[in-house]
Amino acid sequence: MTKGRPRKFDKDVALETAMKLFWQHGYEGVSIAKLAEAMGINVPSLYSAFGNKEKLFMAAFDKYSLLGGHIYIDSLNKKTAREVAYSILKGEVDLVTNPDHPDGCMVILGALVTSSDSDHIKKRMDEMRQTPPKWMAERFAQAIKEGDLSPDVDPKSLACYIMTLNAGLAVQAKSGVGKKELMKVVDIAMKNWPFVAY
Amino acid sequence: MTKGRPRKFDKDVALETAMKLFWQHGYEGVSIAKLAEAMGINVPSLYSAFGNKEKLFMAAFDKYSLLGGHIYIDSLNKKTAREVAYSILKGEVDLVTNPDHPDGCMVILGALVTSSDSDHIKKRMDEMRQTPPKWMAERFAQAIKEGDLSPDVDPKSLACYIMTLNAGLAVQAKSGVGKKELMKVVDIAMKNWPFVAY
DNA sequence: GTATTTATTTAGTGATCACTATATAAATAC
DNA sequence: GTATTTATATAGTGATCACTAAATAAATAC
Repeated sequence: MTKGRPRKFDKDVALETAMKLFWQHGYEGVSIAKLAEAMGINVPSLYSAFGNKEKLFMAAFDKYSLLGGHIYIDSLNKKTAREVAYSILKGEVDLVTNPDHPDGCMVILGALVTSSDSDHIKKRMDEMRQTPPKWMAERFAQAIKEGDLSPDVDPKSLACYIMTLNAGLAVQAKSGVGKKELMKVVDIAMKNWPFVAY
Repeated sequence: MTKGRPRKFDKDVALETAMKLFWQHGYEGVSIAKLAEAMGINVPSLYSAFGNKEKLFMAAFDKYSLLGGHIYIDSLNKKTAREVAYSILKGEVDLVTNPDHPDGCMVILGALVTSSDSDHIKKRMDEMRQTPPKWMAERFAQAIKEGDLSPDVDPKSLACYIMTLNAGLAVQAKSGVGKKELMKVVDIAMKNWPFVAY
């Protein structure tokens, strides 16, 4: 064991609790006092372990990214652009309606609408959200080369379209729309995937 | 003039200011003090004129509804389901990227992610958001009867799909995505409107 | 053993939260 | 004129915000 008094709580379990609270209520919607209480620790222990609220949020964000990132890791190497799109949309529905977690998506909704005080964090999250569409655009450009996506399609715009659906699915789930209905939405989006090269 | 000292400020102009602040920062993201300052009045005058924060928000919501509702009023009587869908999506893009107002949609994002204290308002907004898809579902059911929409399509699911795109467009605009890109997203969604009865 | 290090607990900081008590100012009713 | 009514401005309420100072407890280093 290292020098000094050992920590009485499991830092990773506490972070999981914080992540879920930020996920449900957003950055500004949950206070340090409530976070500490839910984590089962005193406020100074929270600051000792995680620095401050912003750093705790970013640590929770990193933990969340492992969940959200898997959607893209699992999907981008599918054989066709169509399968990639379907896998991402289905993965998003599974994530935002999973009853083991709060509804919705922490990256999309965790700091989207904030007071001026948190403008800095909102902008950081805005930037984070730009990575998945970049990955998708690259994958769709490759699909055009490989012939399973029409060269008439702008890969960036198609990626933006999928991201727009993802964001919408997160909002709908947060509003109380269930998994069944959202899968029907995905089915409609995929019904006539209109971008195959005939 | 009515009895009593007359109000020194224009209530409707003040409400417009409040609406824009709630639009930008959400219900919990702007304080009474900041609202009053922006409205150019003292805090007790705000309470005298509007009751409390929740009532002010709902009054601002009513004002916003005139803007957001026009999208559907203007669109639902288009000739075909395809035109209805395109008009709604284009109207949403115009609204959420209009530089005269804050980005995004107040009904969708104004109280979507909140602290537990505002759960009551979140749920009221969740309910408000159910009206447009009901209108759309009725219109799409009519389109099936009229033969410009395939009877294989579930009108409710199609309406949910359009609402999901609308919500996504609001999130994207709030994230900083511009009108040009979002219109491309709408173009992709409409490119092969897949539901005509052949 | 003593010194050092780190986490704990208790109790607080000033700032801001939504909201209001009180007194005064400005209009009409008569 | 006086009485009534409503809006105003000043100043403040207790509660909560993110955050911390200070003392103590529990580990290792030697």
